[in-house]
Amino acid sequence: MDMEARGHSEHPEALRLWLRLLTCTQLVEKQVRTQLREQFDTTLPRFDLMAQLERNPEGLKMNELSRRMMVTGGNVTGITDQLVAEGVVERMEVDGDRRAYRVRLTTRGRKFFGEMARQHEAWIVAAFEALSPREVESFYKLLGKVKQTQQTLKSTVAGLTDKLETA
Amino acid sequence: MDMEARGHSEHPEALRLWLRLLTCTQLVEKQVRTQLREQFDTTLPRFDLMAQLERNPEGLKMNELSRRMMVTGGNVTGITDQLVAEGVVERMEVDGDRRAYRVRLTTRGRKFFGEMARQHEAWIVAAFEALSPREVESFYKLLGKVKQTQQTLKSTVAGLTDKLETA
DNA sequence: TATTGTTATACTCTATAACTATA
DNA sequence: TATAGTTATAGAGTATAACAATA
Repeated sequence: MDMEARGHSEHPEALRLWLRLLTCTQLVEKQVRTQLREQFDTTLPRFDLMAQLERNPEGLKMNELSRRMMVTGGNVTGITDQLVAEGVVERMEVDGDRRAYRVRLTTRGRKFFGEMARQHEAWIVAAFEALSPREVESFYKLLGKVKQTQQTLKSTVAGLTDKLETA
Repeated sequence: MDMEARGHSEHPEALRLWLRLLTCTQLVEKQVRTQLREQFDTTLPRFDLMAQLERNPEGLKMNELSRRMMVTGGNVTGITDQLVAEGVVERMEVDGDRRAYRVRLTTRGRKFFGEMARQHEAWIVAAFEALSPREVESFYKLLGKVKQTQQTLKSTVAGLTDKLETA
């Protein structure tokens, strides 16, 4: 049960950290997926999509959902189709652009998501119960630095790609 | 590009932390997967399996791999089959138990894994370059507490299950 | 021509359960 | 009976690319 064995012989601290990070995230995520399936008969991507919509009551366009969920457009179509079939989200027409939709939660969807979110929050609070408020805060800040590095890296790569494609 | 929007209205600190943790892990993991595919035409689970074997030169049995990789046995069979086809691992007979195999890296597999591990390490070091050695250490320790919570939780659930099944 | 979204396809990974062979 | 491993199946998740409609 120990993925941390993935490090190889040289074992610098960053690698050790990453392997533990991955193990922890997988343990929590696996638990969340299982509970979502058992208690609400749903999946993490569906939960994610609904969460995005809850934060944007006016709805989001497909390409906005795609960007925020970090998956390609075709997948968003599939997940949205499932949620529409369940009656928890709906596609609304966009004034002035007949190609686009705004996807938003239905009344029923908002209610259903609320129940899930309450449970979800409890699972997460339990997962981090060993940390003091101060530790949670410093953990959060450390992650902020990592996140920024990744985003810088990403835009650099994108910039290079643009440059190459434009050249 | 911000999965952290997944939190809902109440937003306690633990939830905020979890969403950022998930975002960071996904960003790094996605990058690792892409690089493994582009540069080595392989996948993360295959890399993981080889990493387990590198740490155990004498080889590991299928059920040991299953436990360490946190996936079920059938999957290990499939991943192992692929690696055998690529000639990087081999199944060895176990003395005294004709049901079991020891899976281990071939010479070619050790060499191939070495190249991947070197690159992999560089990607990871880059991902955490914004953190000082002290920060890396404290990050690692914080994760240790989370990991322990998850493992305790897991064994508690297992214990309950045993109890129910035995009763 | 470019953009929005959908469809079609294929592949990897996953869990579950039935199965074979051996202990 | 229990254990080691395989096979079969189904489903989730993903990326890619071709496509239709609209801008």
